[in-house]
Amino acid sequence: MNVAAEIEKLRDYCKERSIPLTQQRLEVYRELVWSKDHPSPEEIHRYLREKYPTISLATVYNNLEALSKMGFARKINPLSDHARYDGDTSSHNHFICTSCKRVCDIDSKAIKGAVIPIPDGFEHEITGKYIQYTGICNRCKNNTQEEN
Amino acid sequence: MNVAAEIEKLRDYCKERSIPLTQQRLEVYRELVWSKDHPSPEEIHRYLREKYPTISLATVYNNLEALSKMGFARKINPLSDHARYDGDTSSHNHFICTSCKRVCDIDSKAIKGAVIPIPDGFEHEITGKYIQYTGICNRCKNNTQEEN
DNA sequence: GTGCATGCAAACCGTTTGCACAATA
DNA sequence: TATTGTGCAAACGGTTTGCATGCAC
Repeated sequence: MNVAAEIEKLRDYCKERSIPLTQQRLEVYRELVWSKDHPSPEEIHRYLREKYPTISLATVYNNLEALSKMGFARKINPLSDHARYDGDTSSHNHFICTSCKRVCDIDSKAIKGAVIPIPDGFEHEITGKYIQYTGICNRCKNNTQEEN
Repeated sequence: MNVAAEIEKLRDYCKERSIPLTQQRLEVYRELVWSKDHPSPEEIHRYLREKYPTISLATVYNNLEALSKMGFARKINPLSDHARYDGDTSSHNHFICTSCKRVCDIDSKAIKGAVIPIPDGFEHEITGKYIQYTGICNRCKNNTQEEN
């Protein structure tokens, strides 16, 4: 990804909507785009501290959240707050509600002709694979509608 | 899943290998198989406390880890310890090393003909989907071999 | 009896919160 | 100037650890 171009997109996005764009938010985004290794908030904070010694960890968290809401970042692991276990070790896929973190099994039979391919010539040893679906479950959707 | 049958499998597995099978481990497993909603360690602990008031949360953690190693449980979210963000919001898949938690992008082009299907008549609204591969990265594999 | 599991409590560490101050449009 | 973001520090909560005791083989 072209870092400068991505940053311009963010600038334009904020300008169009009159959303304030602070130096810190910009730098969090720059670090996120530049580093291709899917960093954690703490890692981003550690890197940024070298250039901006006063930047706060809370600011990094805030901005990652804000960037995600604007569609400029994505949280890879919606279930990052709790470990979750499954007693069914057979192959099946999961749906995760990004609001309440509910996990539902998706029976493979419901996915017509789903054959998950293994990437060609991938450098690391793959031992597991599954499709992770995310979205909003019915309960959360109804609750949101009631609020509005 | 047939709870009783699964428990017998665990019993047999331990007996064959002369692995002690404690009451607590059995109950953790029973709870895990019985509850189909992918519980967190805390939830399992909360349920078990009703029947076994002295059971410790640490024991639940230990046993979930032990059951996973024996292949009787699976941790759904290998990245449960840290949040992880991606600056690339375009559609692409991930490989996660279960040892060092490293995340690598997998270019969709490397996955021949990968079309991720949407399940038929699924009850919740799906907004995202991707394939999550797990395994051991080269670095971790080499380290493990050196240890042996 | 031996070795591993358990229970308890404290420590650990990633994340969130509250509030006074600063920066942005 | 009005509004939103920032930095700091304390609180929070899930997870891990250390150690004496207990249990399964």
